[in-house]
Amino acid sequence: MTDELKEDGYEEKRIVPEPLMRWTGAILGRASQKVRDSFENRMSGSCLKSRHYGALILLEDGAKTQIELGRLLWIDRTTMVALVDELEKSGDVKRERHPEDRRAYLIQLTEQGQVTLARARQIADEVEDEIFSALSDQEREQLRELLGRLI
Amino acid sequence: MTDELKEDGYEEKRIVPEPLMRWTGAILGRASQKVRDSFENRMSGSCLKSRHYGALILLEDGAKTQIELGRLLWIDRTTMVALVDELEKSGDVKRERHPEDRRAYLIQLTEQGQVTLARARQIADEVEDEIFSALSDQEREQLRELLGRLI
DNA sequence: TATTGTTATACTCTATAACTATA
DNA sequence: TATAGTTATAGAGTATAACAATA
Repeated sequence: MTDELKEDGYEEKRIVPEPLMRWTGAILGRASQKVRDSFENRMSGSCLKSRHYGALILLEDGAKTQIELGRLLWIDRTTMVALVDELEKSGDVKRERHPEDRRAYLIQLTEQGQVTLARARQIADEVEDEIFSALSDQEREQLRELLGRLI
Repeated sequence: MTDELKEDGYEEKRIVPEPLMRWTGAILGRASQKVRDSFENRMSGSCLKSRHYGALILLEDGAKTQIELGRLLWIDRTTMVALVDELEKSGDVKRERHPEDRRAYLIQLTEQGQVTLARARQIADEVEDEIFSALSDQEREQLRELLGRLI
């Protein structure tokens, strides 16, 4: 039940029943789930999940150790290993030794990774515009502001 | 890395780095994750996870089959089995044969389930007030309205 | 033929514990 | 002693396939 399209193509309506609408956390969770599902559905062609995409965005800012990356992505260091493995395998990222700390790696975006990121960002922007088309630009900005204060 | 409190009690700051703030889906996902974590953290005393709580809320409205319940909770029917098993084991719910469809069960809230629900709702309301204390009542209502349009 | 509930199974995501090599 | 990265492992959560009983 990960998305609206079932195997035979009929559209499964995902509603939030009225008794749950009084529970703000439930609305938030369901909106988040729907947005994430739509996003990953449309990004599936590029083999990137949202976590990979997030990592690429952060690395564009400059090379980072796995621990730093994990802290920014809310991902445990043991989980980061596989994530970086995958990005390295696809050639979007490379591990380099940290010049000042021989325990650590610096994860760097490769040239190919920059291309992947640019392409992914284009798709992601399209998807976001689609998902948030129910809101005006002003409302979307308002939503971001309100959510930002919850974190 | 499920919550802000680490084993030794120091508080892990969960921030959203600026490059990710431009990605609305990321903000939404992180807000949702934080709210869910806080909620389940505080509800852990009552042994209810958010899905159980959601089920009890829906059953207050009247008995439902597992399929109906699953459709309202966005939970697959194979996953519903264990969820109902747990609620039945704790005595909050009972399976009764559907009078008009001998394939189906009707899941009913027991008297004890009503007590559990009332107690859980009290805690949940407190938790929500705490979580959303960064927003005024009006802003919180606005957030619900905006999120509702995304679903 | 289709649907409800069920089981077995597998896959993803994530965290804990323990290790190594450094600091 | 503490930290970065790693592995093994185990626990959630969820989905697919197949089945029995019933519609």
